Amino acid sequence: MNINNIRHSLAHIMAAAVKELYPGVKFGVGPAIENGFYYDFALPSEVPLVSGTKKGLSLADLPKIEKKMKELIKKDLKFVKKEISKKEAKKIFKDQLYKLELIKKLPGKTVTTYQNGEFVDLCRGPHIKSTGEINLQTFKLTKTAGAYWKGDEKNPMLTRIYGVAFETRQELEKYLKTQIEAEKRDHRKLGQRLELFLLDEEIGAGLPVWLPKGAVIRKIIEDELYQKLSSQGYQWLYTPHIGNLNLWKKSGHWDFYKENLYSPIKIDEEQYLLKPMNCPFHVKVYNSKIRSYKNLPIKFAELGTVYRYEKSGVLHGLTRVRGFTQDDAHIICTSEQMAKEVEELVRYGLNMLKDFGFKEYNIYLSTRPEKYAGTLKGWEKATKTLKYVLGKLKLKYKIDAGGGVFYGPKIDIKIKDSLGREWQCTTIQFDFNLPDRFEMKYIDKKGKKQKPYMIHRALLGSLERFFGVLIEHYIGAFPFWLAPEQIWIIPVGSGHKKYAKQTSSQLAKNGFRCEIKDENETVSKKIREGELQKIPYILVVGDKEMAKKSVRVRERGKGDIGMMKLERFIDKIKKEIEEKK
RNA sequence: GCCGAGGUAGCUUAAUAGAAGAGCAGCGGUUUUGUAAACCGCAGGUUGGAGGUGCAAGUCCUCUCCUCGGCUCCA
Repeated sequence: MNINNIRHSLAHIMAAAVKELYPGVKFGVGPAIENGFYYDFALPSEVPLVSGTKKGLSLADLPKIEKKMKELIKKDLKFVKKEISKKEAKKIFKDQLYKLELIKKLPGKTVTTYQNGEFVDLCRGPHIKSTGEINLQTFKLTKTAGAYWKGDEKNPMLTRIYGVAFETRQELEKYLKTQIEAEKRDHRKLGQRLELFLLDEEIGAGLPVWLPKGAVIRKIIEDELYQKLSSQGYQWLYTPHIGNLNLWKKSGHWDFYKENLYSPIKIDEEQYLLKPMNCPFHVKVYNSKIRSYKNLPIKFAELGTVYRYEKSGVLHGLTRVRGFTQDDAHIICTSEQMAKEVEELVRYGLNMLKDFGFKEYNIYLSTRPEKYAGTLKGWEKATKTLKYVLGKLKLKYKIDAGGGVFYGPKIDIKIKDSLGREWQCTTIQFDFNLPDRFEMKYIDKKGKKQKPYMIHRALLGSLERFFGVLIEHYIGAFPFWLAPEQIWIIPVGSGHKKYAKQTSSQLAKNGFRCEIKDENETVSKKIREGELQKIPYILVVGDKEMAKKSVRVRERGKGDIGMMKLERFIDKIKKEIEEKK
């Protein structure tokens, strides 16, 4: 039994149930999807809904529908396939405007329908033989959503009901359990509990603030980037947060992304724009003097904070915000240098992700969209280069046909959050637009002016987004080298405070982040607190430790691992820093 | 932006339209603690905001802001 057939059949059964409950409902489409199925409906405005809303169903309406579905399944209704002429189909679906639209667009002269019970649907199939094949315990309606007809926001919005379905009851239970587990690692909850970042209504939507502990991690990430990129020939830049609107008109961003830009600010008689990206500044730096082929490739890097207007409904914790900092860089090179540079970028991007513990990701290659800047020949060459590099590195990737940005093809590396949603981190993009618009040049061997190639790239993407995914990846239990508070020292009694202080300064001298917990609380209480705060090491010091210049070590996830000399403990953790464990 | 669901103290939450209450955290004491919550006390609220209906609003209505689940979008 094919699970997709079951899921697809459940979509039909759900549609049949909805039709019985709300006569006059109009149907969109209802496919099987990962883990389940959905169906889109347009409900007649006069139907009484549990939710009391006029347009769409809400969660409160689902139990009723699920119950009706189970009744239909128990009737063991057969799925009957029929091939009919389009003319006939138009008659059957005369009240179904969306189905009529589908019939019109389908190729050929005939279409197929599936009937189970009294419900007939336009459908290519395949389906299960009969509803009786479905185990009542293996599916569940999970959520409602608004969804535009055909996914186009200009079209009317339909009500979508999602369900999950599996072959066995155990699988369904397992799935529901993992969802609950996933919620526990949600970076928004952990970010609050571990005091990593703050989102505040009064500050503004989508404008996260890094709290002290989050800021420690950010600084470590920034230092890591700074050090590594500097050693690879990158030069660092700092550029302003606003720039003359004319700059953005020239770059094309004003025309292309107006909807996502904040309104210009009037300063004296000029208009200034909050920067949505750093590129034009970097181009201006490049153009600030004459460049020779001998100096290429030139690599400019910046941790640039940018602001983009995102629609209110899309904001999401740290992963989708309105103000964020990109680990941005631009590589300006000759055509011959392209392949080598891209290869280095992909290699380095993956290494960086590995350092942060990400082993699972998906790579996408996005090709030319309909509307594009630059020449066809340039696009072909650049796309070929990207493919060549991915092939050479033996990386699996998916092609996102036409998914490139208007100014060039790109490679994206996406990592997953706790709920399996993918977030773009590394992106490597060709740009045929800015070199043109800003007339970038270099002098070649023969003393002639040439137009260079330009590559944009971000390895982590946005620091905010990366941090959000990082929190979920580690469930807040950051590896030792990243943990904002690495070590807690708990003196057993007040007589041990002095020794705790000595121990602490010894650790601090070696560069470790260490706190003495000498508040008026029990040892147990402090240990509990340390566990909840996911502190990598908790050291308890009392008479025994003092006498032997030792510490009693409690390791996160392992518990008490025994007493050891302080020097030995320091050696141990120094090694962990080196290994980025 | 659109379709739904929400917003009560720093956090987690209780309260048929009829006296806004608790636990944790915080603060003050007592206790000097040996591996996941010592004890006593104190303080903490314009129930997101504005307007409306009612004798009476956390609770009902309208608007608005923010958050959440989706859709569209994401340079």
